[in-house]
Amino acid sequence: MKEGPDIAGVAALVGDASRAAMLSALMGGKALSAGELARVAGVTPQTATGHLARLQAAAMLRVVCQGRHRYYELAGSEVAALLENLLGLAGRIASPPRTGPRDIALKRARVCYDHLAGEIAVDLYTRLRGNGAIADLGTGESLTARGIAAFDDIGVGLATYAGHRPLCRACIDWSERRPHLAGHAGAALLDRLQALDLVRRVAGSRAVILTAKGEAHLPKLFTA
Amino acid sequence: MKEGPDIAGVAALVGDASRAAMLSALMGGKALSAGELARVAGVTPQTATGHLARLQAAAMLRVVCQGRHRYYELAGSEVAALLENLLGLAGRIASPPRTGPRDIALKRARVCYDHLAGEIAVDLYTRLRGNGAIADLGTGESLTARGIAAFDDIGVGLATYAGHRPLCRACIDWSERRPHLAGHAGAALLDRLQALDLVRRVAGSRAVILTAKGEAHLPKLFTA
DNA sequence: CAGGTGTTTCGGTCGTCGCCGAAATATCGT
DNA sequence: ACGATATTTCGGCGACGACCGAAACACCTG
Repeated sequence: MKEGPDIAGVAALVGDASRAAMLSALMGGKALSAGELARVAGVTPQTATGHLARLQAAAMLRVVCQGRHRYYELAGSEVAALLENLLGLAGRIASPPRTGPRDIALKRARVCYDHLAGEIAVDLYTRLRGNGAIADLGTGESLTARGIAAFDDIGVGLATYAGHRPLCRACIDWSERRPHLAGHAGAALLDRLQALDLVRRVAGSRAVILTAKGEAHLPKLFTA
Repeated sequence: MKEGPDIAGVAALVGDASRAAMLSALMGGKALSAGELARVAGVTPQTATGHLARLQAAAMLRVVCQGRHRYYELAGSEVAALLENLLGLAGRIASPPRTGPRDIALKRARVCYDHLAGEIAVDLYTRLRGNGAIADLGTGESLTARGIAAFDDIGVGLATYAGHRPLCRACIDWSERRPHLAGHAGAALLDRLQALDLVRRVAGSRAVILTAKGEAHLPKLFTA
């Protein structure tokens, strides 16, 4: 049996209800402690420990120790993308009849690990491309000088960013099947939109709601 | 327990070694019979039947009956994208030391369900964007008139296409982490490149090799 | 209408893995 | 240093599911 990468192993990790619940909870982008994750999954702490150890061994989770707490978070946006992908596929078969009001809110706007996803995010991305704020410069997509200026206008300072993470990356949105803005710029934008109180996160959920101010201003953002 | 889509269920389906082997085999895009899939997975036909039935019930496979044979194929490119996604994630943890020559060929060019993926495909896509053959027309990416003309130049007739499948869709490439051309145009292009003998599929594998003619002409394709 | 091949159904066995109880370890507050 | 809380390790139980043998079913060929 010629073995490629162990795709079954990775899938099996996500294929357990408890672990899937934990991973889903972490899709919000916040780091959660082992105990919290245990409650989310509905298992005892010792069971959760086992699951978390395995997920960490597979490099799907990162752990940040802080005193007697251990905070776990997704290891990166590739993991988040995998989960989004699964959600899209699972939703297609399971939910057509059971699209509750909750799901509608998620479809409109939600957090994808550390950036915005959903209709709102896809719209923003489309406008950024139409603007020339994002373009292909031979080496794939990236923010143009014009784009950086546009972000600066709303108080997102990217000019001084020196991290090694890609500034701009397209992430396929699995409810919309179209790309939205990920990467550092995507994360910084979400932070700023929250600081401006244009969007507000729903506690304990991936959902994001637009404030009245957001409803008024977001559709006009990046139309200059 | 508030239930979203059954992400664990879908993941668990892929999380079995036998089923994963079958799905991987189907990534080549060709439909395979139940017996062939059983041999690929190294199980008896009756075991394979069970797996295939479950995958079909979850809408991950489609079946085409032809006489006493039943040919199974992936239900769509979303499924292929999920598998690519898993490959990328599994490879990141498992293979850094064991990148054999086989994997290098796959990284360069391979089949992703029905279209081309890998470095070659990402290059092509980048050139198409640079050209204005693909652009955002407000409603997401699509082929421009110019793009359709460019395809026509090499003998891919898209003008008369009337199917309901999106003509052009970006699919994230998980060895390159950048998009490549999927959708009907991607599939038609792969067909044409094979007909022109610029690329050739490797039997029983997802790998695609460039012929001498391909090495000479492919880098110049769509540079007009 | 036989004979043969590909595929499926049924029944039963066995291994794997998720789960918890009990107890050990680590860290904080006082 | 002591008790409290958070987390982990160990051991054993129980269930789900993957697997195969036997046999039935579907379809092509002659």
